[in-house]
Amino acid sequence: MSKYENRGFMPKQRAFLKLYLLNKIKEKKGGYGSQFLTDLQKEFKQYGYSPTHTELYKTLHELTRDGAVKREKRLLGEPGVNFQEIIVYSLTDEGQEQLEIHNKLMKVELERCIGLLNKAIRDNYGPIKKKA
Amino acid sequence: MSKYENRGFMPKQRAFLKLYLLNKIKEKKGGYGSQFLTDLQKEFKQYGYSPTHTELYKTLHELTRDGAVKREKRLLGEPGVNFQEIIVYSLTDEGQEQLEIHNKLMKVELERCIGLLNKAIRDNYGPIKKKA
DNA sequence: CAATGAACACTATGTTCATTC
DNA sequence: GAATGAACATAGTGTTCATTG
Repeated sequence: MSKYENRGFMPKQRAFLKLYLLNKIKEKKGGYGSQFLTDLQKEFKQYGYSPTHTELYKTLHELTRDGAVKREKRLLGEPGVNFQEIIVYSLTDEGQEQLEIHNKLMKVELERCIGLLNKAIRDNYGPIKKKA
Repeated sequence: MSKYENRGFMPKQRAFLKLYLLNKIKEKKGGYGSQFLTDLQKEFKQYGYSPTHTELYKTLHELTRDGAVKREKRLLGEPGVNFQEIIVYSLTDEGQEQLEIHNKLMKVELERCIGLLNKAIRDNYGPIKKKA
């Protein structure tokens, strides 16, 4: 997971989504992809951010490959009424560990970026500079 | 410049550098590329961010293409002593207008992103959630 | 038609190479 | 050798197409 420590400019969207997904999957079992997607889109709407379905699924796939989450097929809605298949996610033991690590790294990363953005505001919108 | 309003995830590095460069060029005439670069790298060091020379030059080129800045060749150091050629930048009238517009847009964008990052901290590192 | 996923495409950005004084 | 720039390469992510129940 060291690829998320990469002190660059801003955080990667993937790492950001991973943070949310790991924590959401931990909190509430039985969540599935398009549900996470619409929830997050709703949460972020007022911040002008709307993750795409592909990026969200790719994040879930990566978590699966990492062994952090496991997948189970389910049928959505009443049996016999609705046959929509979904894939629900739950945290593995390894995922629990990864979550703790990722949370820790991302906290630092988020704070670093907030610091950088705040600096930009201070530097460029600060008090009027004295002339001469 | 409407391409920087694109309500996505995080701000684009290019737009971020443009903010700094426009304001730096306005403040202090006679600045040149590699000087801006090392200054910015120093300023951002404690934030773990180190822009590359190419990205910085590309930003300057874009500002030039936009007619926001104009370029003049100069010789660095004492004449007859050092023949290093540099390119100094200064703001055009149009650049002054563009600076005001860009500043305005970027303020909103920076604040939006700070909000988003702070939300992520609240959401994922907030008070322990009650069980049941 | 909703959910999932893959294939493809593009943009932003970094790495490497080149040029000039 | 420092400053500038171009060429090339890659990563991250979005758009479109496909599949399945």
